[in-house]
Amino acid sequence: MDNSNSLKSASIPADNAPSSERPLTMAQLAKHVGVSASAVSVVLSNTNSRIKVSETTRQRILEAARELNYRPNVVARSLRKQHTNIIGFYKSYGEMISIEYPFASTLVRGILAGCREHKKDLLLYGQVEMSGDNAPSLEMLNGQLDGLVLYASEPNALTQRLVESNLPVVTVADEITGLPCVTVDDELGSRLLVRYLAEKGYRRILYWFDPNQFSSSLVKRQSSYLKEAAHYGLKVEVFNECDPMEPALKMIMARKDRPDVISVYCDEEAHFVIQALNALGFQVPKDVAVTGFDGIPGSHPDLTTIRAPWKQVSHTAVSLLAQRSEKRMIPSQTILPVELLIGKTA
Amino acid sequence: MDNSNSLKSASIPADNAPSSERPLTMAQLAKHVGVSASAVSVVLSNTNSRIKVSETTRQRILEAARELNYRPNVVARSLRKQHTNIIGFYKSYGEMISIEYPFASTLVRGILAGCREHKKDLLLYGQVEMSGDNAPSLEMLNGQLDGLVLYASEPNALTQRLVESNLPVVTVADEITGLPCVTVDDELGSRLLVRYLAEKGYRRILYWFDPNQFSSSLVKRQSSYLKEAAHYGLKVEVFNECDPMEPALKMIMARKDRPDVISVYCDEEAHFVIQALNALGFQVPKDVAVTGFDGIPGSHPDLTTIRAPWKQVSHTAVSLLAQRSEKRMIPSQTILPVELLIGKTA
DNA sequence: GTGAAAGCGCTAACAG
DNA sequence: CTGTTAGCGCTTTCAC
Repeated sequence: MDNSNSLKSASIPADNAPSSERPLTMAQLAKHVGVSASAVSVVLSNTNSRIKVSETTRQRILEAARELNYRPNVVARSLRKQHTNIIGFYKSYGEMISIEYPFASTLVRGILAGCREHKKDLLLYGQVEMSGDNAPSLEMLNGQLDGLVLYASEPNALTQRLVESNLPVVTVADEITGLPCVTVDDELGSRLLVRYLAEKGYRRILYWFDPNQFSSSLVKRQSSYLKEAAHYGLKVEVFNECDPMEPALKMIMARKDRPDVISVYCDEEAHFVIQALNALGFQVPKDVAVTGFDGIPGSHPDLTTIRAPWKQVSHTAVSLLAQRSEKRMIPSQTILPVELLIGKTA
Repeated sequence: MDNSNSLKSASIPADNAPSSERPLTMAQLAKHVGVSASAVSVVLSNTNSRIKVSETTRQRILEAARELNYRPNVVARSLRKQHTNIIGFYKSYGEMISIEYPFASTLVRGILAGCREHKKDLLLYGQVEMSGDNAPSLEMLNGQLDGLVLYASEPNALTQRLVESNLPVVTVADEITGLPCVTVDDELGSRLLVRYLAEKGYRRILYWFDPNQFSSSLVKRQSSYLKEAAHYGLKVEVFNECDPMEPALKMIMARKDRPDVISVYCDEEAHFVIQALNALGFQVPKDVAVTGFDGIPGSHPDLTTIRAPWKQVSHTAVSLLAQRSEKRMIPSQTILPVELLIGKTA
């Protein structure tokens, strides 16, 4: 990026200018104290090595380290120990971390929480174009990651390589065959929704689905919804969302047997549906009720929806990754419960 | 985290189970192809070394690498080359990446964009407690980072160490003495705001300020606001925000000479002020106008505010860091322009 | 208890 | 043009 559009730009060299001095190395520190590098290593990384260091030398080392402001070089350590304490996050669709798409934000926050708990760092990736075999940046990461949290709606070249790789991967939200997954109970959510709507007396349901989504999570929501509705003897019409939505919505609402409730596959879209409805002059829920799915706190406060613990989902994914780096078995599937959130729209 | 609250948890071992085989090393690949490691290194990292490799061997190497699915070990490379291509982001106050605080999200997106442009990765940190001399995780990062984008409102032990360290740091939004900074033109913003309000005929202004903020950016907004107002002969009362705000607001609005406009130091708070005003039965802007500052797209659509290019700010910060790792000089201060955004609240 | 030495996997000299 | 070699800074045997 050029800074040509900056209004002012003082060109005084920055204060913390490139200093030629390289950081203190462990060998130097050891020499300074008058002990061997191994002693320093043992003391500073308090490894559970059987080798013991006398309390006095230990103190000498600690003090010198503090005094000389010594910081061990993490990448050298990583190379030696063959792990980095870095967890990666990668998503293959949707906007990255955006206000309009709070979903990914929530996922990231959960990962951050998990990293904190497990003393890991988080390395984040932007969205990568799935262009053929062109190596996406993820491919460059051999050795850099202890594990990867993957958010991808459908298998592709990258996920395939990930399955075959020896990098520990946990997927969130959507399942990828061959990879352990943590997600929420979409089926329970749909059942809860249908039961609630049925008991409130709604009869003509429109299920609003995104045809571009291959998401296993979304598919489960829909099929479970239809099944439960059938169980209640409710008629459900499935509508595949189209763009722009307003004309379609207008036609639907103009029909004689127009729906008395529209169940949308996620909150964001539900929000847009409500806006479109309002724009067409319909009141929610007076003229037609609307429900969503996800319940990200704070994003669509009045929506009747399913609250799914997405932050916990990604937090759990990190925990699983941590377990796996300790060579422990991890479940191939973890499904977190959801609950009905009754708002004002249904 | 325990998974005791998970509804279902199949304990079948995960499919991509720990494989004992370690990734292919460069030496192995070289041996396989029948060339030297250096040849492989030169071909795969297409360094501008003077050493040339024949086209045929180059092809042989490339093909073998693809066939054997070889990925260079990034941490070994980093150790050797003394840089990692990782940029860190660290913030010392506020919520991390949250829907309620879209500011940090925007910053992160800008960094991500910058990283993409400069082929860097982003390593993210959670917020670290500023507890005395206890080493925060950032301290553990010697060698891991090529540079750091810092968002901190005031100097503290960590920023001090950063100033003294040889890690390239660029601060965003707020200045920290001794560190290069990129921010927006807060002073211009305030001037724009005041001019607009003055021309619209507002006369009794309440400037809503956050007393807990040491932010240099916020301080500039205020002082510039007051100065410009004085220039227009406008009376401005400064109110230090308190919690809860409603009672205070009620008293203010009950006064005879109550303000006809409240200028809040940032959009989020402006939003809360409007909510409180509504709760008290006042209409905006009929009873009282409100302005904000920041203009994060999409967060508070109707607000009259200053649009500041925060995403560009952090993007620029990354560009600066990239320049610095190429040993080029960078400006100690970069100030990006802002513009007035006229909404419905003033 | 301590210190020397062998790598982790890669890059960049340098001599063939 | 290719191969050998010497590290990057740290951890971890293994002798002493």
